[in-house]
Amino acid sequence: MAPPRQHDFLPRSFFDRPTQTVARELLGCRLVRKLGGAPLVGAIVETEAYIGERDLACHAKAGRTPRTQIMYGPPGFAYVYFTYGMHWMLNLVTEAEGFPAAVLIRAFEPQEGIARMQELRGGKPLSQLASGPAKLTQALGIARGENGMDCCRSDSPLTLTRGEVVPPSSVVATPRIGLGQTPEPWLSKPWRFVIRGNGFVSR
DNA sequence: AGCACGATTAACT
DNA sequence: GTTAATCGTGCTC
Repeated sequence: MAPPRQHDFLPRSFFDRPTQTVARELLGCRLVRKLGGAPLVGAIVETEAYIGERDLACHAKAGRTPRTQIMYGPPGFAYVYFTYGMHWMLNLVTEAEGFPAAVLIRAFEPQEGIARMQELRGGKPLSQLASGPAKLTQALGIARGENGMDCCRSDSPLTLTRGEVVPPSSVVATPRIGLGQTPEPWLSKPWRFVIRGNGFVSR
């Protein structure tokens, strides 16, 4: 197998699959953010799957609303939402058009553009630049304006490329974080995926 | 029109 | 371990 290359973009078909599969396979892939100047790049190390209206942890539990409509659209688009009065979260829409689901990108390992990300994060140390979903959007300059962006176009300001393949034995699945009063069985579904032993995951 | 709460973080004790 | 910060969203009246 040839080593992965910088411009090996993830196609829309990558996202047009079961959300757990996409969440697991996004581990190790690179997020490439163009924000003027050199691209900001990192390898994804932590994700979570949110799957349809019946998943009571998923925003789509409220049905089709102005906020959730992007999740009902075609896969490969960015769903960026605001929470806790101050934080932005980055998700990638999955599965076929009409089925609302997405993968939350919770953490990545910074690889390129580290100085710029550090500026955006107020001088935090490398291990804390993107070790959480809101830290990651801050490090990449992602907010309201990036909602609805098509990440499958090579000229997009936000794209994904293949990285080092993470074998199943290196993937740990756990319950999702921060679900509060979400009822079972959704509270305990093991739909959070992390790279085993990686030092850049959230808290 | 008003309200409770949230897929979090940083700064506390 | 605890808690303030801070406001868009969806639900109720």
